[in-house]
Amino acid sequence: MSVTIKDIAKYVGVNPSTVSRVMNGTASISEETKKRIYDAMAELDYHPNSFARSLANGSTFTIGLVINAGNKDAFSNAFFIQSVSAIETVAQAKGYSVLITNDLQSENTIIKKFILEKKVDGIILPVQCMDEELVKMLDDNKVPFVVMGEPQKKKSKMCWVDVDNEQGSRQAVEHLIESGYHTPMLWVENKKTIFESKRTKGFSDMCKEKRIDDYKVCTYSQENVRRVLEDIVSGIDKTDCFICANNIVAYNILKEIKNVWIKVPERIGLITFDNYPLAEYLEPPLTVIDIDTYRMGEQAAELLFENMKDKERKTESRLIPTQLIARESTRS
Amino acid sequence: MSVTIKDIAKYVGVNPSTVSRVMNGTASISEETKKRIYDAMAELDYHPNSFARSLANGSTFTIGLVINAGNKDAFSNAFFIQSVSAIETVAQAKGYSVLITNDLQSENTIIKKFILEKKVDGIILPVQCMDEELVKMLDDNKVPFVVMGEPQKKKSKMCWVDVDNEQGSRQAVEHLIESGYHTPMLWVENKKTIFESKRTKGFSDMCKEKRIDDYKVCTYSQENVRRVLEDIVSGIDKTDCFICANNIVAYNILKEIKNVWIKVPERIGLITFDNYPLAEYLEPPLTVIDIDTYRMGEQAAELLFENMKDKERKTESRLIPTQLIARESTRS
DNA sequence: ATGAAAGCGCTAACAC
DNA sequence: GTGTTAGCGCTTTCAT
Repeated sequence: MSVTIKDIAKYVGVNPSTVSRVMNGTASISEETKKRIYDAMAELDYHPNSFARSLANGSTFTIGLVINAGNKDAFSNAFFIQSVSAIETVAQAKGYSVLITNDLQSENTIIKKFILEKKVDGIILPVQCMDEELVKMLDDNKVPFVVMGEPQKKKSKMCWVDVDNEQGSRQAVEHLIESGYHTPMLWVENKKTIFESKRTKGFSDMCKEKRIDDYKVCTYSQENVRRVLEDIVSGIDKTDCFICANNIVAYNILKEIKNVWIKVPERIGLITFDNYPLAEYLEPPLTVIDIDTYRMGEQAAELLFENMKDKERKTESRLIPTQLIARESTRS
Repeated sequence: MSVTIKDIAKYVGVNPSTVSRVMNGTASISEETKKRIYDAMAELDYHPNSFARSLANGSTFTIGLVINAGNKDAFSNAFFIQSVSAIETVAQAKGYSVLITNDLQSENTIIKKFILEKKVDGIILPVQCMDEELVKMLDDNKVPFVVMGEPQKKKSKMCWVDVDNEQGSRQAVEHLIESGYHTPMLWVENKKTIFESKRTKGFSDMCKEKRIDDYKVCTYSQENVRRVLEDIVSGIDKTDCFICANNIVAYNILKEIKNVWIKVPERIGLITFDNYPLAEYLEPPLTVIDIDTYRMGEQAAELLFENMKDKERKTESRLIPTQLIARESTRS
């Protein structure tokens, strides 16, 4: 067995509780004995047993992190690791550990286990696994939590963080206008998702603010792209710049553009959400609206710790600002 | 406070120890009382406190997973999440939790904390953070561990898993030969890394086995690529296919190839290690040597659990087979 | 087959 | 300022 608080106590000639007090700074102890205890701890290479500590004071000093690995979307996977890293960094700074799980089983079994078996003091989880039952359970057990991704329906009080998709679109439009474009088109994949609807809103709003009256939102498909490009070539469509939902869409559109010999960025400016590893190597390198996934994790963790401290459930959301990286697919 | 083993005992009218025995199947209990205890547990919604359990039997039922988020290599980040997911899945199946950390601090402080504060029963860590001191510590504390990535110098006994880079190259060469190419060239970035040296070895070995006497290994740089392409165009160099270190290299080479109007896959076949999200959308879609990162995590976890069971340190390594995905940058 | 009791390592309420 | 003691919730000998 390893060296315990009792060994230290015996070694120094004090009571175990005194040692505990020194460790936790939970009472005033004479500098003299304090020093002797610290020395003894160093000498005997003492390290507190985390489980005993947790058991004794009812706090686990660990937070749970649920990831949804089921999400095969290349991009969300690609930089998720940064979120994880950020969360762990924040936790570490506060002396907390991070228990990670991908709740494959339906019913959120593992998440519930985390709660019921008292494994964690708080939880960060993806919006995809939220449901009424889980929220109720979290509330019943008074386990603070933060959601990654904006919930569609925010019935009960809850904290969440998400990318500021609305701002992302606004940024894109602004950049395009400043670069001399004046007739933008937004290519989306599925307007029903909450992030695409935010992007669409930001796009429309900004266009109106900038007094652009000729802007369009299109659903991406090869046929649609070809039709639009035809109209642009023939002069029917005055569109002079595209904002794409993601790098794959951007890349495919770029191919079609090249097929009809339209010049980028001269005739058509191209800007895309997300920043895949290859984006800067494409021809031309893509101007992108990047997302700071590290920041997102960081904010989620900080929000969680605030909740854990205050004990009363807050309703606070944090939007992570997007960042425009200007490259050569838009005029500069 | 939540319901404990005592509550169950009282409710049923037995001793707490009996309840414990039922939970752990650690003694023969009459079906009768067994049933009554199970019923009571369901009724009172009992869930064992994981910390108390760990404290009592000295086992944490959790494993540690160290990630090196410092590694900014886009690809290793991109699919690392799959490894994490695999590890957690295996652990979950065995009733274990996963504590994750990115040991930013030098000195492996957190890893040591995991060990000394008895937070984990075993650890999976990246080869980058291995050093003699850490290995000694792990050994001293009898904490089983598995390394992700092949260590350069394998002094002490240890378990590790890695991608079978040698086989990856052999697979590439084989595919090229079968597709009718006969003079391959391997483009590497830095021959000194262990994985590139394995790839180079696999490449050379396979070429010899296949009785190819005209094969080359080149260090990637734009000038080198241009020079080689010039020689190919002018007929001095008979090379008819390239194997690239990664997708970025492949993409850059592809650009240069297009500049000199060489046809892919007709005149030059192209195959690359790794499979970035955009690889299949490139023109032409890239034939790749893919890596099963899920499998890698899975194997690491399984190896760890074997070690934890047997208690005596084994020396076993597992190479994860690569997989060729034939697309259109090579003839079919 | 089950009860009693000690103990895992640490904390905290209560003494003095 | 420090000792005493009673737990935290569970496991595990030792009885019977």
